[in-house]
Amino acid sequence: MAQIPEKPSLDGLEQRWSEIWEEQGTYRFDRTRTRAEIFSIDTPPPTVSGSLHMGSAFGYVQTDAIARYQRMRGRHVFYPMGWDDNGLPTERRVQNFYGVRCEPHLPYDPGFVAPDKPGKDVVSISRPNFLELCDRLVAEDEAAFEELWRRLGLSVDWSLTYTTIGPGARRTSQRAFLRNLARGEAYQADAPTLWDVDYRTAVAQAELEDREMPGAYHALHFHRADGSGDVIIDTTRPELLAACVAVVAHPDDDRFRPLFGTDVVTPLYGVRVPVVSHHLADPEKGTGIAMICTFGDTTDVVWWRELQLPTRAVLGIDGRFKAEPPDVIAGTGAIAYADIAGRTAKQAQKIIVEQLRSSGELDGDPRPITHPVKFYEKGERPLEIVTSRQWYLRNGGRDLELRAELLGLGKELEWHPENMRVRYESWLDGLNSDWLVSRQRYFGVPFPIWYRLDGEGNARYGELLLAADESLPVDPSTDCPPGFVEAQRDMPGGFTADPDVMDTWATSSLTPQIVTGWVDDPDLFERTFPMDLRPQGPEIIRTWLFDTVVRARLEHGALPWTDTTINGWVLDPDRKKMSKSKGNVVTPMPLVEEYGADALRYWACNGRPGVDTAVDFGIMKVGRKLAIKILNASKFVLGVAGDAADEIAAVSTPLDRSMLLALASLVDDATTAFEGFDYARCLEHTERFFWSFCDDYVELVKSRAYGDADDAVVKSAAVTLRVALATLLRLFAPVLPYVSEEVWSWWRDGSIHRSDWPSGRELRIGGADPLVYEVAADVLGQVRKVKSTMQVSLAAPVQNVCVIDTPARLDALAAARADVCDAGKIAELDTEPGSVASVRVELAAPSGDS
RNA sequence: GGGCGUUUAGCUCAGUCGGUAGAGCACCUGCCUUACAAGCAGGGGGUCGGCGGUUCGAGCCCGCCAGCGCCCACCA
Repeated sequence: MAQIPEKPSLDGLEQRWSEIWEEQGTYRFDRTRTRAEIFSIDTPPPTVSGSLHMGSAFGYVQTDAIARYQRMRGRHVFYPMGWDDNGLPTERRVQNFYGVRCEPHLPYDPGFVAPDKPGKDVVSISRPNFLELCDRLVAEDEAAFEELWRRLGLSVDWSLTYTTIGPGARRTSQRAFLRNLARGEAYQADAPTLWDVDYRTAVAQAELEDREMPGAYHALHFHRADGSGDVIIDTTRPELLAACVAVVAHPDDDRFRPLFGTDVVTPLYGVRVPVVSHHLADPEKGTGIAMICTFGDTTDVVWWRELQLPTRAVLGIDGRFKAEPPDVIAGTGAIAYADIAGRTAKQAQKIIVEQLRSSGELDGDPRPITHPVKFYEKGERPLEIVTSRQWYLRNGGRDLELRAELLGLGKELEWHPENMRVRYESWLDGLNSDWLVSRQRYFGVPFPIWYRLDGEGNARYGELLLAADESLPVDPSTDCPPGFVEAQRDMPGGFTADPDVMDTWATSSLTPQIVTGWVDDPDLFERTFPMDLRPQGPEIIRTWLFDTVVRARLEHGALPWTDTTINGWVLDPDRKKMSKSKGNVVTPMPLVEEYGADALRYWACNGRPGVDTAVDFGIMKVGRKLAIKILNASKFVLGVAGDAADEIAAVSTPLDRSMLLALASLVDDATTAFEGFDYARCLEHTERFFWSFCDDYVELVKSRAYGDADDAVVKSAAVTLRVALATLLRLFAPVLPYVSEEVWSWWRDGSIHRSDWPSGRELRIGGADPLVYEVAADVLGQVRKVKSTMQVSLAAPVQNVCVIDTPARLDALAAARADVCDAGKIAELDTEPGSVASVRVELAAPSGDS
């Protein structure tokens, strides 16, 4: 047994216990266990290139409390930690941190030294050099995250870390992709895709967000081909006029019905385009007739596809107008187009408006409006739609049968809180395309694919050259396809690498397979998959959660886990959403320094499951006070209760038994709460009980406990105090791992975090009466109230107390009579049966001297 | 436009069978009491967002409305 400190303190606990936990492998996973004995958690790999913020601490602490509970319940917790370093956020961070840009055509420079800080000019570097910088920076970021996680006491097995760009993740991603391809679940298509003109990459539906943007309706004069007049068409994007391939109205719209099947002529360019009908055309919008461009928005794509219209693309992948207009534009039209060639959409719009004004084909002035515009969630300019060759993965976006199955899996999954399921369902409901998984970026998992080149050096996209399974992971830009040699790269008759990398979610959606060893550890896989729990944030249900279900359905035909907990969002102290641009981001480490890890955890676990929670220093302060109280109360209990053995049979007095009965109810309630992943309820109820335990029970038995240890009633108090302390500490342990471990170490061997979760049954002793503790505490409270009102010390003696109450309560009081009198310094205690409960307190006369 | 959630004390929030409104913080008044003054005891403070309904009885169940937050959506 360790020494109980004279003056217990929280200082240094975190340092000391993290080291001991690490040394002793307290949270080490035992992989010899069977699936039924294991609780496996698919922890979110945090985006390491982002800053550490309170959100990074909030959800992870809640999950850790659940992990700790499961561990104490006897489950062998499989709790790995990953780092999401793959993808655009890292690329951006590297670009900004070093002031570099990746230029894939440049050769590798082995002597390249990265600048310490960005120079005046952006330095262009090769893809391999760029990737080296990515690797270097994420290593630093990962170290910072690990430090915070360890400090916060996350009970992960640090020997089981992974990164989403690491070899295991690359191998898993590539293998899964090749298997998707073999089963026809992955395919490539040359089709219009949403495109970010700054990052020059395709983006998926899941990465879109609408932003309310100013715009304007421009009323354009289209001319009837038969010369019978003009048709006015409203558009917010007049600059795309050159890409117009038709105009469209609703089939039932009588205003335009006569025009269907005829042609109109576009302003400025004089191009004849047909008037077509489609049910998506909204008679209420604009003038009721719209121009269809390839492509102004996603509705254009639908019209283009369903009405089989020609393609007249005008925007390049850089978001600028192409040098040459579509073929149908010639003569004066081509001259007009020359003014916008090479311009951005914004610049071109101004020019077009001037041109339309001069030609008299603009009806009135543009009318400003605000309207939702699609953006890449990390992007700065509106998305354009560009036709390009991309890889897709089937996700139910265009396959009703698969969609129904995914819906079924969503219903099968246990959601906590339950109502989060609707987000999954409404996302699935709104899916309108398969998952675009290729990105024209660099720091990601490459597709393990090459293409045959024909005699003229053109890629034959139908002739895929696939990497062999055992060769994974491969980088097709440096590795050769089976049967080829490097000299044949990009040579006629040879091969060329697929240049793209996978969407970061294409890797993240495989975290269950990555951590459980699907590719190269079948033994581990069998013991841990399907997993038990996916904890995550609400904002990535449509990406991470949904995609993971899709991949598991495609690969295993089953859910990847049985349960998911969706944590709430962290708001800043003023209850605003935290964001870097608002400058209101709070970082956790200084708060850990100030209040302690347990206090920060207390704050996080005070937030109800799934409920948005504001950063609240007051709550952290309360958590710190609680931790200190636990130290002090434990010091007292262990000091006064000596070395009493924990024989519950020695608990003999009615008050002790009554308190243990109440404690048993608490344990049952806490257990039920945790079984439902409700750490907050367990904490709240345990905390409430603990304070009353300190204020009432401890005060009631204090003087008895100081007595002769051989006396049966003294021993009863000692044993009860110890049993209750041991129970309460274990209920606190999932939330307050440091202080509970510290106190545990004063009198117990082994880690509290490896001890058994308490059971209510053991605390129920036959014949215990719940009223005894209740009435004793009530009477003591009444006595205190009088002393407080009279402004005398609580130590002041009381001459007489008369309690009037029901016979049952008076009986209960009688059973605790001695303790109540001792605690209240009461000389005489009288009782009187009565229907109206009251307590009369008569203080002893002052002794005269002070 | 559709949906989910939320609204309870000055603040942050509990309130799980429908049965006399709770906690912490803050504020006020006391108290050095042999674990803890980083403590303890006590006190004031609420038309439970609004309206209507069901019920002997509604913070809780039902309907409508409003504010706030979020999710989804093919708005030229």
